[in-house]
Amino acid sequence: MCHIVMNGIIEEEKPAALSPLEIEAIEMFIGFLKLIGLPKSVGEIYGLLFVATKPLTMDDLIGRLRISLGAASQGLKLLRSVGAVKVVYSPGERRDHYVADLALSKFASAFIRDELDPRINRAMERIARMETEALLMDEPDKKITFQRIERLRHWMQRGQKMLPWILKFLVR
Amino acid sequence: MCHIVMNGIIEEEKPAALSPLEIEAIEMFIGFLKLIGLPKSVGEIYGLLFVATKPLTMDDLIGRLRISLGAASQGLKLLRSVGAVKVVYSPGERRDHYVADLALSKFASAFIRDELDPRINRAMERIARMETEALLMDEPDKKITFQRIERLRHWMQRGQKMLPWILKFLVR
DNA sequence: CACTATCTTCAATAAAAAATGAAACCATCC
DNA sequence: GGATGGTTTCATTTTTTATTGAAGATAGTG
Repeated sequence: MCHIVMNGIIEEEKPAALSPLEIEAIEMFIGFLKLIGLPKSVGEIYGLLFVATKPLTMDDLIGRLRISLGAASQGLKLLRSVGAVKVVYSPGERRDHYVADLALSKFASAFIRDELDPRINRAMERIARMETEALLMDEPDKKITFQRIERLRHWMQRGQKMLPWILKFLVR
Repeated sequence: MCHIVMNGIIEEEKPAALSPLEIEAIEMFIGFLKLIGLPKSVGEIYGLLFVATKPLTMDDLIGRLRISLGAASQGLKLLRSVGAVKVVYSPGERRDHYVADLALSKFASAFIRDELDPRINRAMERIARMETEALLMDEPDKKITFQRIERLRHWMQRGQKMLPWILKFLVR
């Protein structure tokens, strides 16, 4: 952390208030990332990094966004795990510096990989179990139920087909 | 509500416990609908209706899922608004009877219409404001910032292009 | 190696979201 | 019109989720 001398006393430098541009970016990412289940603090961090023209340290984030140490650390961890934030090496500097990876597709593909895909797989197992259960039913419900299960399976397959396509479209 | 006589006293009929098949369906829909931000109770209601071979009343849902009156009413309201649940008329019956609309695309299109689309539009406005803000900046940050804003716009446009396509794919 | 700056973790707290149920509302029947 | 069965609404409570910050771990430094 840098210092400035004032009145002969050493004080912590007050972090610059967020500019209107930064606020727009932050609000925007809070909204989009909340949509895929990410907490506000993660949106704040990514939003600020997205419009930052220089790498920022965790202290910068804590000071300017006024979030806690824990939130900053955890948010960065998540963003790194998703590939949306990178650590850049600053020679001579001890602390890590972070920059945003500008490829927003990172979020979409992480969402698909971490949330959608596993859920579809579990659903497929469920569907199999549901079918063995349905065997025990009596007509006419049995028939109706099989039709519905079949429909579920159909949707899941459609999803599985579609996801790689979406990914390809996004990443390119 | 039906009644049964027991010990000479009129009692409420105990609702049938959920079958394994019903539980699978319910858990499955809880998971998927939570993914698009819908509460558990909505997933429960839709899940049970999806595998129900007969229209169910609100009382049925309350009794079998053990949810409150309010949750049932609000959940059904939401599901109706999305087109995922229909009211069917039962002659002679006073209370409403509900069935699931089996087209799961209803959820996806509602999500796109209610969450994604408006958010993209607001983002476009933000982007415009960000650009006017960026005009005030000094080089070299100015240039970098314009590039980033341009990239944001690019992604939003890509999203706007993609959504109708996804919708078409889903609805068919 | 001892020291210090930095980062991570996690139990406790705060904030946000969902569920509850009583009261208000509505429609139908007699 | 009044009574009754059914539904919606909404203030309160409960549950879930996110944030905080101090303690612990880690790594660079002299």
